[in-house]
Amino acid sequence: MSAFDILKERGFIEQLTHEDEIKELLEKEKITFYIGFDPTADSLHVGHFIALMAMAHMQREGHRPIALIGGGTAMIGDPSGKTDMRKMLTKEDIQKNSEALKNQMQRFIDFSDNKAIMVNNADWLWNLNYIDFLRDVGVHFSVNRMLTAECFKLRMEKGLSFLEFNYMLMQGYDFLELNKRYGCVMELGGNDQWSNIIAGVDLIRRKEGKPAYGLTFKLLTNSEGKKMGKTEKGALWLDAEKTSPFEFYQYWRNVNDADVEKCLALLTFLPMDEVRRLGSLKDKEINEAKKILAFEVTKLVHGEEEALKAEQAAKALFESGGDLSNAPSSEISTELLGQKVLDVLIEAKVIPSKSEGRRLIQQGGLYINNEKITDMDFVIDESLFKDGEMLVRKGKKTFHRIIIK
RNA sequence: GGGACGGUUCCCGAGUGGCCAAAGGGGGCAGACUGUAAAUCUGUUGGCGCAGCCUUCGGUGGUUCGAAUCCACCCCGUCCCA
Repeated sequence: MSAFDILKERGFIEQLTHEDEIKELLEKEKITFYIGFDPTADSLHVGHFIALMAMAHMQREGHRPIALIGGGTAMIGDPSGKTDMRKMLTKEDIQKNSEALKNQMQRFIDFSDNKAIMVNNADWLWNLNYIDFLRDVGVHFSVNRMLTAECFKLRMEKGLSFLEFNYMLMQGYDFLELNKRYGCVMELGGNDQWSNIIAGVDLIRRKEGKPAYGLTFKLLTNSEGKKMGKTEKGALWLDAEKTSPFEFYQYWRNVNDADVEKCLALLTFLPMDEVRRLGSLKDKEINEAKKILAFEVTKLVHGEEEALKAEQAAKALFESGGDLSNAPSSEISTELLGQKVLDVLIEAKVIPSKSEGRRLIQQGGLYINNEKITDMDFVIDESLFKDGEMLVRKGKKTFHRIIIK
């Protein structure tokens, strides 16, 4: 099976610039391709993970990935599909973020022996000469056509600054540069990158008279078409500090029945026969598939050890047995003993405010050591702690161990 | 630069002197039902010492017993003109 067939079968592909040619190319040749990641935050999130999986599949089939860190493009900010301009990042932040992304990426892609390349477009974008750039690259872009691009649609009403308008040229130029430096012939990206990818493909074809190709992935959406990978706290990060392995595991453990198969195909390396079998399980049975999904994805992102711990914690909390010690926890000082629940829970960051805590208790959603708390003035004393530990449950699914320091 | 319109609580959006912590919807949270799912129904959704008080309606000052609502200046956005 070629990389093309694999990506297709697993449901990665959304759009292709030249379907037949790309199919043939990936079957017959080992190519160099690239995916860009802008360092707009200090961690990658699930959206990037799809791209990394695609990259890994391609690499397994012998193609050479270039992971492009957008230290230069992050200075501009991609307006594609966004309703508002993002706040501008400082050079320092961008550099810090670039380092973070670089480290994370090495966990997923094998960069040894030149099997993959990592570059930063800051290398060529930061010192670009404006006039030269306009004459070399700018001529090839039609403003009329750009204005009709899908990626700017949302901005034609809300406003688009000239700064952001240039993003497309920068990304197109990246592709050209990678084509010249490394013989990169294909750019992959999320479907929101379609316009930007075409910009590069066209630029190479026009300026170099060489073939270049583009392919976009489906955005990870659930069966209702909403973006996945969002939690109450924001994105689902790949950094264990920002989203704990347990939280990460639980996210996948709780996906909709209808999305299980799609997630298994996209986010794990399980063979498709197995994916289809698991995805077709019905009713309660599908919980087994969700456990496998959660375990496999967590394993890829955080390693087997963390995945096992998360699995154990989930088992301890929702079933029985299993090791509780890996469930989320926080420490409080002994001075808080004798204080009321709300004060203690605030300190442990289980609730953000007392009003919210009161509401929780009024609505019967707070449990301590599996006993429902109904009294606002309930006092937390030492007798509640077994081995220095107390289990707080908020609603059905949020567990929190509170440990005395 | 000139003119028109706008900036409201997590988001969208109503509110044009007191009855406004501010309608409605979305989202979130909790409860019931379940399978740690979905759908549905119910409650709730600024903070605190919670029948009371405090802070909020772009910013700063002002008018008034009282302002999200009126006035002045400023900042930001969209549109039309240059």
